[in-house]
Amino acid sequence: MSKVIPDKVSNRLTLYHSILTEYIENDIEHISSPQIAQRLGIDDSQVRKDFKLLNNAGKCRVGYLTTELKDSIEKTLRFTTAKNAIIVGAGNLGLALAKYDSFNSYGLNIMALFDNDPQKIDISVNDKQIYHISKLPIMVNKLNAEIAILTVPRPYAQKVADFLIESNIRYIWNFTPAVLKVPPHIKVWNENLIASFLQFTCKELI
Amino acid sequence: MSKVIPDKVSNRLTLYHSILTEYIENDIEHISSPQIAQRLGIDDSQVRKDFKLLNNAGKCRVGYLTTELKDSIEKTLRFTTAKNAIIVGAGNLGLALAKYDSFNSYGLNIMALFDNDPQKIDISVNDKQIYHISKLPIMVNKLNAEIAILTVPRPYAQKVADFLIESNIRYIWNFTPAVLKVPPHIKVWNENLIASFLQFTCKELI
DNA sequence: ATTTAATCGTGATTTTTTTCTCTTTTTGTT
DNA sequence: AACAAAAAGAGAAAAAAATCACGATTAAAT
Repeated sequence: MSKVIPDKVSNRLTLYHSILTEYIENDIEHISSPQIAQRLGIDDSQVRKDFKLLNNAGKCRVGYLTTELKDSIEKTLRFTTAKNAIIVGAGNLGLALAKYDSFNSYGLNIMALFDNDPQKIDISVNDKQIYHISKLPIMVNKLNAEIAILTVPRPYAQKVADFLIESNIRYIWNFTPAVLKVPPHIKVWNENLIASFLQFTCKELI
Repeated sequence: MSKVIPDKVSNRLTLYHSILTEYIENDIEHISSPQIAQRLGIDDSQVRKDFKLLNNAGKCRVGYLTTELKDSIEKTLRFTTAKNAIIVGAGNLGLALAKYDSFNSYGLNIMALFDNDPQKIDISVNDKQIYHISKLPIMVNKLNAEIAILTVPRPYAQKVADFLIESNIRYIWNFTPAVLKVPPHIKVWNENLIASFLQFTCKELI
């Protein structure tokens, strides 16, 4: 049996995961769907439906086992599968992401950074070296990196993306505001901070 | 006539906005719904439906006026309404966000940062001062800040959030992985980088 | 002037997602 | 042992979102 997990579901799964982590830290063994639902402001049957998707059975009157559920989410979302990534653009955001160690716990290994500024080359950030962008094709292959985290200024975004695709990168996590043109076999995820911000503050009327 | 804009729509609107910016930079006066749709891999009628929501009419055989459409999106998403924000947690991410000037173009003004580390106090980052967290209630009032960008380490997240709410912050843009407990009149937006990452790389099967 | 093709606008349809409702199970209480 | 309460599970219903389909319009081509 195999099913695709919709975006909405995997988004909720990570929120459940965070709540579970908190419960486990406090040595609470069980959690119920209404508890989670109330915390997130959603319907409790929604929570149960999501857990059903994980094939994770709960117990009536008791709820779900926190540790079991957490493992289940981690397995489903592949926390344990290592995924190698590079950061392209060693500016403020790129460097901040390079220093963000929590990524490791979710299977994301940042291997190196790339930039075109000669002043930044060969510096190490959080044990990750910054290389000149021209080294990209060799290094992607050497580091076995599938994912590129794109944090260059907007005007360079498309050109760098093209170069990444040439260099055999398969996933682009796009932190630039540019909407990239890519062939169908390349997956792009737009991390649009501006969009998030506007969505959240402009829940108003037209 | 007034309508709430669904999240999905405002998310697409920002993507349209980015494409429009690119067209305008290249002095292209018109854009058609199939052009946009193809770029984003969505249906063209979807694009037209979204523009309908903006009350922005297109012209058959020609498309939409790029500048008009861009203005329309900016008006709808309130790019021009100034919104004052503070960053709480002057770590890597907090500092990177403080240095990210593009926020201004979308009406987000970052006024100051807060941290509990005495070593960081009174330093300026991108013309924004870092204050001790104890100054928060006074400064929120003084700066007329409604929005808090939360970038503290996870274990402090809930306590700081409680303090923010006491200090009359109304919106919390939560960059921590914690799922915050807040009263109903406080709006939280979880910027879950991990969730994004997992959604995008784990589009696979259970 | 007529034809052709591109595109808008929109109602209908389909698909997806969420919520509702009801039954069953289980645990604690009387 | 019977009962009450809490929660899971599952199917039905409702709501939301996306897609389809097609007529109307218009610019360019013949």
